[in-house]
Amino acid sequence: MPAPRLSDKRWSIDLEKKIQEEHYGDQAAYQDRYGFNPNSGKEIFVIDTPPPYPSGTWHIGAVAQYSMIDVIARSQRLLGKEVKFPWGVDRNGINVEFTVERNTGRKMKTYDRAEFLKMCEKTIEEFTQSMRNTAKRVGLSMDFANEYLTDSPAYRMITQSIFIELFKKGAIVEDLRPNLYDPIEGTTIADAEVERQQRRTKLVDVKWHTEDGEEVIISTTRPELICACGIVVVHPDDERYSHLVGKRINLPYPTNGRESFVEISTHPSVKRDFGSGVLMVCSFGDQNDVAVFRELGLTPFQAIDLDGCMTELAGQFAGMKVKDAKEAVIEHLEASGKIHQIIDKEQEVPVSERGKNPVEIILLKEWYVRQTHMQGRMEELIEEIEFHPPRNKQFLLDWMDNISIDWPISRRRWYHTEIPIWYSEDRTKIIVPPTGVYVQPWFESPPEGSEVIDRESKEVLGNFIDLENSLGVITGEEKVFDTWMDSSNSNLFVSGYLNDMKTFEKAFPTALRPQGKEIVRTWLYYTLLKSALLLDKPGFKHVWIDGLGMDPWGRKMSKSLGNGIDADSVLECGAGGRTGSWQVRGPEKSIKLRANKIGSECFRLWKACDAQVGDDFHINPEEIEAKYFGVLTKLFNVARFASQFDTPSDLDTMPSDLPVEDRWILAEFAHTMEIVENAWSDLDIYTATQSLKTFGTGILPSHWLEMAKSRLYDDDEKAAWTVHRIVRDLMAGLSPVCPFFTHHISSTLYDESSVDVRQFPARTAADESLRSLSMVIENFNSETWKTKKDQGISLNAPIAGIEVPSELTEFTSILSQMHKLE
RNA sequence: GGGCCUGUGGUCUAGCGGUUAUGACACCGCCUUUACACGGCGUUGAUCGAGGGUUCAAUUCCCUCCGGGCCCA
Repeated sequence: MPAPRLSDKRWSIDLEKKIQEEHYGDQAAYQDRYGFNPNSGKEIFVIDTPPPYPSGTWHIGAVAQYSMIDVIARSQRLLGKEVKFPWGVDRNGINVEFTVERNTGRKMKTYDRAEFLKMCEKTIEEFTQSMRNTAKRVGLSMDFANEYLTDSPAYRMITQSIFIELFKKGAIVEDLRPNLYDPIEGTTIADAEVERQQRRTKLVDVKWHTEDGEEVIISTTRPELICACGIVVVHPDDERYSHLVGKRINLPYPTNGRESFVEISTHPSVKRDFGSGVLMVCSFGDQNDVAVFRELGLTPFQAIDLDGCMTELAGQFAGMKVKDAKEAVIEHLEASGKIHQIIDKEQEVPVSERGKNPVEIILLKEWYVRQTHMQGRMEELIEEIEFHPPRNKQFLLDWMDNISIDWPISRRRWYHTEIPIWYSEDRTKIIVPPTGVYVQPWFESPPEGSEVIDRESKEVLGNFIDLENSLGVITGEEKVFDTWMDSSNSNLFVSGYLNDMKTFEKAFPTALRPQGKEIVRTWLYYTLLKSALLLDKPGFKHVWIDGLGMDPWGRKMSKSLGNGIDADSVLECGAGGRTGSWQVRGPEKSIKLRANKIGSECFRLWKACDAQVGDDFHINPEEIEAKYFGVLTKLFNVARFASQFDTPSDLDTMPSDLPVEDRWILAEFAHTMEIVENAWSDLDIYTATQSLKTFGTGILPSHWLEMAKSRLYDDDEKAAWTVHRIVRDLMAGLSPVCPFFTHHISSTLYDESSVDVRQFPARTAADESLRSLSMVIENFNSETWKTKKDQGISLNAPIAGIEVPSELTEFTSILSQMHKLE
């Protein structure tokens, strides 16, 4: 017997790592293989890869998701598309600011701004490096050489230029509006960044008195806001209070700079059974207050300043922190006999997602992207996008139904993209830089080519250079953008917007947005909004929304639960003979999971096979190994077996006189590959991988290989052609899922790596009538094996008295030989 | 509290009006057959989360409830 050309006895993690090192080590070869060439003439397929945010650890669920995005990228290349698969890193934002604050024990605003930015950059770069390593370890075929960072001047330039374009189009507005504000971190936040937390609060029943002395009890959790009360309301149908409507009622403690009374009116939002059924509406206790103020056209008061302290309006409580003011107000009211009772109550309070601080609603002049007028148009544009799976589109539509206010985009933070604006001395005019320039207005002057725009009318007044002398002392904007302002440009950026408009014309709408379902309301929505406002187009052709990686019991992985599994430990499990073990806290007790070998190929195969896109998936290393490492072993051994026999020189021309069993398996294979090609086209990873696995570990080795074995040993060239043709194309079909595994086999056996195939393998002419015999063949083989087993004889022993069914007449001779029928 | 998604043998999963309900892993039994014992073959094992309803017929459609998830208030 000739020696197998696949010299390794079996697939191993060390072999996998060796191939990966060769793969990533040669930069030029890598770029040649996976780089993007917009001028190839092929259909362009741009993937808007989610730029991960480096925070120190990369969640294994996210790594699994990226590996599936890689499967899509590779499968599109296999189908002949020109794929752009960018590697970007999202590095702007409050998280790194927090990390630096935590590491140094100093608050951001105690630093010099430039100094603080340097520290952020250094910290985020350290985190980024470990992410780059993991990305390669899991086999991602991204364009690492052209890495983009959202905190780079090149990317921030795009954010600023798009902002100015939108500004000139009238899609940006500036307004004094109630804003969600985090007083501890000192910044405005968007609806999407708010969470709810259960807290215990005091519900205070305060005695108020009308102008004619009648006592009215009003319940509130925010007595410190009484100074900002604009109106007192009761339910229109509440007969208990109908006599009060239209009267004036006095504020229960002295204020400063406003009238000391408000009117009593009606409003349907009042809950009659809450407290006394009388509600004070203040600017602003909650979203309902905002709505009532807007609806009734009341002028809001500013009770809380940017530092989270009470303003002059609060009279004797001015200057106190909100929390202290609350206590002081209660004390004061108690002393003056105006407290009816105080009840301790569980309440859900809005807190900021990132700082977990109670959020205030305060009046601020901020920048907004207009969005409420766009919802109808966006729904039309979204109709043109194909969602995978279709049902996950609902997450987007539900969110859009709930949008009621414009998107506040300015933040009072530092490690973000700066708002590219300067103000004239009298603040009536603004200066914006030209397109294509990144600016930092907090420390530099407007660059050459800047324009002056009227702040109200948005009319362009002329060039900065000509008007400079008329503007007085100009001031740079200190505020920055919400990080979603950066992230929501990713599809435009990777498709070439502003940088390569020729490619952009061909590449937009961006072919694919792959992402997790948890950021539909933010990343996906804001991106679609931008594309709609800027270009009146859908941002994407396909949107692929996957579920989240959960612990083995289906719960979210988190540090506090102690059920996290580190991605690198799974990818390295089995390398150098080291096994993996994970101590994971389950619902009842802590459990130790163990595995001997997993690695990237097995990990990817598991994710591709184990769940359809869109659902949450459980991650259990034991199960990954148990269910999928054997598949690799099996396929490796099929290939290793084939590698004993010479590869025919022409695998593309099917010999004309193949025996029936070869024509049969080729028909089966052609059918499988048709399913696989369609599935890859539909971004259906599950179906493609399952089909390949079922064929490659089932009917091929168990039924056909057993039939063809003796011919192969007799150096039958037709059998060799059939087995090599199938193994070669099977490797190509599977290469998106297991690139290093298939690369190793195909380059050893066929001199061409399956990861370099740029056209889906052609199918041989298939005889459909043969395929209809598959069930009969499988059943006959099973029955024969079973008969031998029942008779207690070994499978290679001769047996008498078994008749080949009449449908299989053509197969009589080969089946008799295979089973040693007598 | 609301919206959306989800619940199939021990575990994971396919099917989504009529199937003996698919397959994988595990379990059990048998087999060292010249690629593979990290293998092969064969069994066992599911009242398709619970309860109602629509229908000649429901795992599949509808309602309620229970568990899990995501999002929102």
